[in-house]
Amino acid sequence: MRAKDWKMTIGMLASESKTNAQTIRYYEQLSLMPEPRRTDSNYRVYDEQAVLRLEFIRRAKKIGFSLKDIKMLLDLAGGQVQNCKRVREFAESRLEKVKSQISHLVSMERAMADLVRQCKVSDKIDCCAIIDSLSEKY
Amino acid sequence: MRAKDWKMTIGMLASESKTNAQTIRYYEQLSLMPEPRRTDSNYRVYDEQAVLRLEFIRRAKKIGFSLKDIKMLLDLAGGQVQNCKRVREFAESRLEKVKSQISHLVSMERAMADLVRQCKVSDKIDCCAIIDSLSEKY
DNA sequence: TAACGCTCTGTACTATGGTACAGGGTTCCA
DNA sequence: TGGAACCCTGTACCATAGTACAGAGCGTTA
Repeated sequence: MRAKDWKMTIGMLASESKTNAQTIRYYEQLSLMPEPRRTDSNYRVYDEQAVLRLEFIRRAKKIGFSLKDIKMLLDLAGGQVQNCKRVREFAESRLEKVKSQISHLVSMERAMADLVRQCKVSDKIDCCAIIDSLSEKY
Repeated sequence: MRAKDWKMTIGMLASESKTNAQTIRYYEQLSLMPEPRRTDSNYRVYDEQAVLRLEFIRRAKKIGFSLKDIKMLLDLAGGQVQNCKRVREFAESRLEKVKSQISHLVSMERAMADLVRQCKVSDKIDCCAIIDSLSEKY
């Protein structure tokens, strides 16, 4: 597998990195992946760096960064000086965003759980506490 | 305001319910709102029921139901017999979905917080613990 | 040399919840 | 009667993260 590291077509990179070839082209379009060299016949040519880059993307995605976030991180990482402070501030701001998403979902969870609880208390047959509750003015 | 309940144009309904007129047409397209009567000149005509329906939708949306969910609820609510059991089961399944979204976000939160913490521990100037961490194989 | 599989570009499509705009018709008020 | 303000339909657009497909060219192998 790793024997052909020097030259890889997009299909080889795809199977190497377990990423769809279409997706790799899509990442290139978003400037997440750099524009690769081309053969005379215009085929993309990749090396080991491309695999590492895709692994970076995969890990960052798993942690919850958006593709736009990841582009930002890669740009910060690729600069002359790795500006640690800015990377950290950026990560902190994303962390805040995730936290606020959680608290929003938690309040939705409570409201839904209330609804279901009401329904269990008044276990009517021909009229529904959930529907009633959503129909009421408050 | 409430004097003109009998006949409302879409614009009146929009201001009455604080919903964009375009959005009301969009809801009609999704069958969230029933097709209203029309004037001779093809204008939509609404009554008080439409306001109540939009309020139902607004409340359900706030609680975290998707438009598709809300259509389901309205269909269940509008049936001959209000099938309380099915409504409750449906609400319970949505609740489970919200809970799993929360746990997913919480694990992302942890991973991000770890990243930020690492960065604070090793407060290097010329290389970044976050970038390193995302670049590492694990 | 022919067939098969890979690659290229560009475009359209998926879901979600709308918003915006074009190009027409209608209603109201002075 | 004229213009402003409203309404109609249909279409395109926003973000997100891709996937799918058409129609072409390229590369390998029998």
